[in-house]
Amino acid sequence: MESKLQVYNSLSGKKEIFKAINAPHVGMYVCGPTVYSEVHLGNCRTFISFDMIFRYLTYSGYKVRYVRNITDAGHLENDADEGEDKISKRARLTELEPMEIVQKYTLDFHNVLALFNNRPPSIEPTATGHIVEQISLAEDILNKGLAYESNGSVYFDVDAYNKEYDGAYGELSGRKVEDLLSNTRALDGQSEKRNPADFALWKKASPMHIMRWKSPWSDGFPGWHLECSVMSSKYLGNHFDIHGGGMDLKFPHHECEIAQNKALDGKKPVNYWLHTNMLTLNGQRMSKSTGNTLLPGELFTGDNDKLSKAFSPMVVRFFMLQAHYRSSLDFSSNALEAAEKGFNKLMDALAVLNELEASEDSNGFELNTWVEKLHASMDDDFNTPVLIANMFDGVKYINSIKHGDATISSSDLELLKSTLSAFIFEVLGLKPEEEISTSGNDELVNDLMQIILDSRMRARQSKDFASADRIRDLLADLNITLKDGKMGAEWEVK
RNA sequence: GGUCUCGUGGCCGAGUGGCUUAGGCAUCGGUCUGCAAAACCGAGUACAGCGGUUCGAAUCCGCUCGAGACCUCCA
Repeated sequence: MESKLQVYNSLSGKKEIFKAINAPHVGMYVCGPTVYSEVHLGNCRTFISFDMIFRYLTYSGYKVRYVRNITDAGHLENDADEGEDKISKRARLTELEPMEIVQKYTLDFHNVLALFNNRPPSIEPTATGHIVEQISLAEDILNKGLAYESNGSVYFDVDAYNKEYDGAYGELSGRKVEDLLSNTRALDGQSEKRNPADFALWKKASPMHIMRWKSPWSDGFPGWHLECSVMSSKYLGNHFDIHGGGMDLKFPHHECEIAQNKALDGKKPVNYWLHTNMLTLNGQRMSKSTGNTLLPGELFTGDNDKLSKAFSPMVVRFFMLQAHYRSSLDFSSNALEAAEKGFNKLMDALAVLNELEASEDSNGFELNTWVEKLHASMDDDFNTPVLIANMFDGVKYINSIKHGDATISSSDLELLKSTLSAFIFEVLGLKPEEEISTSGNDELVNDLMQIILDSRMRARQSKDFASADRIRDLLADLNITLKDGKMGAEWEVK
């Protein structure tokens, strides 16, 4: 399969031509959320970015198997209750079953992503559903001599791994084990490790720990990084195309994942590592401890003190796509408001496009060049901001045709329609805002509006502008905006 | 402290050696309109600072200042 697509590979630090291992099939794994609290907007940005990537690969003709996990167990929490994982801690506090927490926030996660018009992944495996496989991988690494058991826990032996594979640990993050040693703080179980850089494959559970499973070593739970190694290889094979996640997961999570997969046969598990950048709020990193955070629900209702008003999911999605996925992006009211106007302009143009009449031939625009530019911008490491900039050239053309300053042939009109809607709906995953409901009586409202507009038109024709303006003002009070055109007035609810 | 990234016009945000004054929003002027709105046309303001490489740098190198990420769960 011929591909012009270039992607930035974190492993090499360069843009590389994308070549699928088994084209047209593509395997893509993305680290999903830990479902112990509501997803915040930063999480959403990552998943929207990968949704866009998933969509463009699909649009480009690839058959993508997109695997994104749900972490519902196993992540240690670093505070007073050391050794207890996040899920069970939250469960204890609220006196719920761990799986009740998991269920609640998994549903929340799915609901929010659906509002953002994300497509669901092909497979969404859970960590707790793959305990057997995780134990099995830990055994394999033990048998290979690259892990050791200590007091019921199993640790990955970074030194042994580095000797076996020529210092491979750190290949993704650029870290050196020597640098890590002096900076590692005292964690629970540190004394059980031979080396501070070693990380747990299996952890013995304390008596208080609710979530626990039997293993050859102890009643316990899987280590921090094991689930992704297991689930990616189970569903995509030992060698697959794309692995993604937020930048903050690069180290140690993804570094450890590589080590775990590579431990068995020394072969690199993933060809292209893609990392998305962080979202900040008013210039500051989102953080629950400082209160500088925003939940999707607060955004959609405007019920927060960070933003001046509510913003719809599609405006937020458009806003995020106006920045490149590898750039950090700052969230603010001003920026959102600007994006909202731009989004509406784009959607208005799409509506105009559907009403356009074709001419004998086209002039005033290089349509084929424009179509190529749209593809080229996405082929350049999914450069959605440039794509959107190019789309606005098409918007100008559309409006010019409407005003009679340019023309378009019927075949070009079809090409323009199909191309623009494909990029807006399929690739960017945008959709028009929900029409404001008029009590399910749209036809009646339309007819009534026609009567109102007709009487206003008569007033204007008889130069009774006072009456015409009065009608316009009264409608404006109802949030109805009029646009006078050659073919009569149009109206819309704002 | 260590590793790394970034600093673009009023705001957001592309662009990585020699026309991109990308694009969106905002501002100003014009066209259209009875007046508006919308749309279209035109305009302006920029590359953190200093020094270096080069015929030529926003783009490469060095330093300074500033911001951020990771080093510990984190999208």
